[in-house]
Amino acid sequence: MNLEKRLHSRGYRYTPQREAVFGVLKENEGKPLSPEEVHELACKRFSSLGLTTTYRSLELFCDLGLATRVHLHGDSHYYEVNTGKHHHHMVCLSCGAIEILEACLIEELKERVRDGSDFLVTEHCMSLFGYCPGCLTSRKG
Amino acid sequence: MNLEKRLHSRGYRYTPQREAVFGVLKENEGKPLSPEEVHELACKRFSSLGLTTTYRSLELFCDLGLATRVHLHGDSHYYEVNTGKHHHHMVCLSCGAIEILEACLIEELKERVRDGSDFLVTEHCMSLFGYCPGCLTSRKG
DNA sequence: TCCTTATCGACAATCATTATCATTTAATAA
DNA sequence: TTATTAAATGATAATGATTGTCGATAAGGA
Repeated sequence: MNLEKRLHSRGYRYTPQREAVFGVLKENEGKPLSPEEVHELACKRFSSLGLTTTYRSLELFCDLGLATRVHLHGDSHYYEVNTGKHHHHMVCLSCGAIEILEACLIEELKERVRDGSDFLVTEHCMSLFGYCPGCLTSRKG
Repeated sequence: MNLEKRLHSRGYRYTPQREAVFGVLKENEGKPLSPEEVHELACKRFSSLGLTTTYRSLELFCDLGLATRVHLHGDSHYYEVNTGKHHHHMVCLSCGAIEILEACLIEELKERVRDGSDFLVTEHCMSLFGYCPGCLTSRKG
């Protein structure tokens, strides 16, 4: 999980911009960030970082398997460092908080698909929406 | 499921534009369409239909419960007539074909969430991606 | 039929993202 | 260490989907 080696092994250059972007992802493991958010945070590590470079770095990291794209309802993309542990997300419709959901029933679903169709499933995305404990509590009060 | 009554009951007007947009959705039950696609098809029913009106009608139908928003990987929104029958989608990464997936494990997932978190799940979206039977066959040949 | 106002359509504005391109710089070889 | 070269960067323009604006139109009740 060394950025420099991972980049070089695929013929890419190791730059402070990429280091900054990747550092932000690592520091926010489990928290999906938009390119805008990543850019803002990464600028603290490399102040002249351009937004374009942020977009490009995030896509590159996904191609290298270092990050994953997270698909939520919103119109923006989200990214997360790839820990190798598959998970989904629960998004609070009230405050926007995002909780990680370790449970995944994709294998069970694949079985059902196999029974009912010849479709070959290679990827999936799933998000749950509702209300986080904090918002539920403050509603009552 | 009568558009005119449904609109009037909520204080909205029944217009040929809305009739055209809704007609397209009904005619394509089970097939998620982008606003662009809906517009193109609906223009055959009402030639001067504006794209803006198409967008507005689709959102209105969702609010009225006549249509549902479908969330796929893509950057565009998709809409489908609401038949009341909950389902998900399988999208072919090769040709873009969309198959309906009747199976849904949301109840099982909710149970697991209840065990591990106090999050209240009210909505969810899920899409599977892979290769449809047609594309799998042509790959072999 | 007439009025009121919701709705419409054309167009401008916005927002996220991508393409362009001149400049900078990482990495390699001398 | 320095020179070289192509990859990478960042400013800016372009794009594409969606939303806002506003004068014109027409649905539906009086």
